[in-house]
Parts: sequence; structure tokens; C-alpha cells
Amino acid sequence: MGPNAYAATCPTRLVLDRIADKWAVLVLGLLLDGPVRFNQLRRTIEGVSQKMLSQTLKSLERDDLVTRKAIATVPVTVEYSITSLGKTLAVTVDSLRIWAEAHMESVQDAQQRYDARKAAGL
Amino acid sequence: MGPNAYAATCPTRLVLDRIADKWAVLVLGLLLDGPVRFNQLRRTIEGVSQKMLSQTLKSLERDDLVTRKAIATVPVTVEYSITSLGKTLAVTVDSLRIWAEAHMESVQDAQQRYDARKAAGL
DNA sequence: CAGAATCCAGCTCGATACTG
DNA sequence: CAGTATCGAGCTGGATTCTG
Repeated sequence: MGPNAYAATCPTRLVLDRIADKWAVLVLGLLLDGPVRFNQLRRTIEGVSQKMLSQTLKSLERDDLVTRKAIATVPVTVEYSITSLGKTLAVTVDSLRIWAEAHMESVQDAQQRYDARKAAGL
Repeated sequence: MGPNAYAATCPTRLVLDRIADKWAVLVLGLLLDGPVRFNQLRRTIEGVSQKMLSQTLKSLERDDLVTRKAIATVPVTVEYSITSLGKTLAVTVDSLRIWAEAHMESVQDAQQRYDARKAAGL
């Protein structure tokens, strides 16, 4: 890494900021299976508020990770799809899922040991 | 993915929560080159407050991603090292860095186009 | 040197109400 | 159905001060 690798503008920081948004990751994962409508997403993703979902979709669209298609029915329906760019990100994030499934148990064990040590008065 | 894949307890969410902390990622990356002392980290990582660094190191240690070693000099010096578990995570996060370097320019272009469209009155 | 503790400004996010 | 607008509680994180 170069001397400015720890500056706020490095590309890695920008992706991390993006996937730091858990709703964004969940939306991308869901859309891998095909287009989904707004309220359908809302119902599927446990715990999203309508505000957060709306916000998340807007910024995913801004990043060209997701496309929005309004269909002129009455009332209007809106369909969200993942883009090819979005797919490449979703695939990459999947490597984190794999790491998690392989190692998160170790991490949680470590946390318990740490907490137990602290509780024992250090 | 199973029916509960979108619940808050899935392992993927836990890793994402971890690497959502930008300081944690930067610390892990730095420690790949070898052990570093507290204030050395503080000086190298542009923009960390002492509070955040301290907090980050503590939780990285709790997760067994980093180890802390106090050396009884006067005044005391403390050395942080990455663990083997930490290395596996750092390597995985690197795939995100690669994605970022390959695609973040497209994303930023998309953002500009999106903003321009909005500024043009939609 | 390596922190812990306190205080507080700012942002996030959920809840609620309203719209085309 | 698919959102927008507004308000307020709560958490986050910087600045500052103090310690072994």
C-alpha cells in the first residue's frame, strides 16, 4: 500500500461504506434471484423500516448496483432488479459470507473467553 | 439461502458489522506488516481519535483478531499483533479491495450521471 | 506511553402521518 | 402500491481532561 492508503478517499473505504449498510447487502442478495417489488422486499427483509428500504434502494440505484422500473398499472407497481455491476459485488461479498461461516464460531468463542476473563476480575 | 437468511443473527451480518468499522479494517491491514505500538498506529492511521483506536483495538482483541502484549518498560509500551485468524479475515477483505479498484470508478461515474439527471429536474 | 472518563454536538433511524 | 415529510429519542464519535 502507498503512503495514502489510510486516507478516507481510498476505494476500499468506499466499498466498505457501501456494504456497511446491512440493508444494502440483503437487498442485493435477494435481487440475485430476480426482480422484486418494493413492498415485497419490505415483507421479505425482516426488520427494515420503509424509510430505510426506500433510502437504501435509492442509493443502490445511484451506484448503478440496482435498477428501478416503474410499471404504469393502477396503482403503480415498481420493480427492482440487480445490475451486472451489482452482481459482481454480490459475488464478492459472498466471500465474506464464506469466511463468516468458517470462522464466526471461533470469533464468538473468543468473545466469550474474553468476557469471562474480564468478569473474573481481569 | 434459508428462510432466516435475512434475520439479524446470520453470520454474514456479524462479519459485516465488524468490517463496517473502518478503523478495524485499517488496523488489520497495518498489522499484516508486523507488530505495531499504540501511538505508532495512532500516528499512521490518518484521522483516528485515541478513543476510537482504543475502542477498536479492544474489540479486535476480544474477537481474537489481534493480540495485545504489554512490555514492562518505563513508561510501559504495548505492542499489537495480528493473529492467524485475523490474517484470514484481512486476506478476505482484500477481495473487496480488489473489487473496489476494479469497479469503484464505474460506481462514481454512475453517481455523477444520477446526480446530473436529478439536477436537470429529473 | 497507553490509555480511561466525561461531556456533548451531530447524525441515524424508527414511528407516524400524509400523497399520487 | 410506493413512496415523501417531519419529529424526536438514542447512539456515535470528537474534544478535552486526567492517570498509572
